[in-house]
Amino acid sequence: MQDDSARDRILAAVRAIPRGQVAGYGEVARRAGLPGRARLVARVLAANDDAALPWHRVVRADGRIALPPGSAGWREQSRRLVAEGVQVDQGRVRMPRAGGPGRLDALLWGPDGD
DNA sequence: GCGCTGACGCGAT
DNA sequence: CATCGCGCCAGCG
Repeated sequence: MQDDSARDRILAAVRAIPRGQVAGYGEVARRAGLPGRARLVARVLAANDDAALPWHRVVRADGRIALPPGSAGWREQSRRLVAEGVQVDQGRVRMPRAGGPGRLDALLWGPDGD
């Protein structure tokens, strides 16, 4: 039951990320109704073939790109994020808001007030 | 059926 | 702030 359904929910959660914003794997999983399945999200993104899927908006909880630094996917993701206006430095996304104290539940950042 | 690996997360050092 | 280690889930040899 959590085969195609879960995958579809994850994809939907990823597509729900507004342009210019990024979300963590764990956050996406939680939004998909699959708390703790962050790795499943990664697996789904790795297997997804939808070019329209904004997979590049999904990063690690610390704001770092999950893909191996230097790899094609890594460069592609960072390039896409920058193209959308997201500040990326050395493969890590700048956190303009969630950097504050006790703001770990957000895990959703944006270039402006969202 | 077992153990390793990985596009993860979080607390501890 | 950078690393390390442990826990969790799913795919593969």
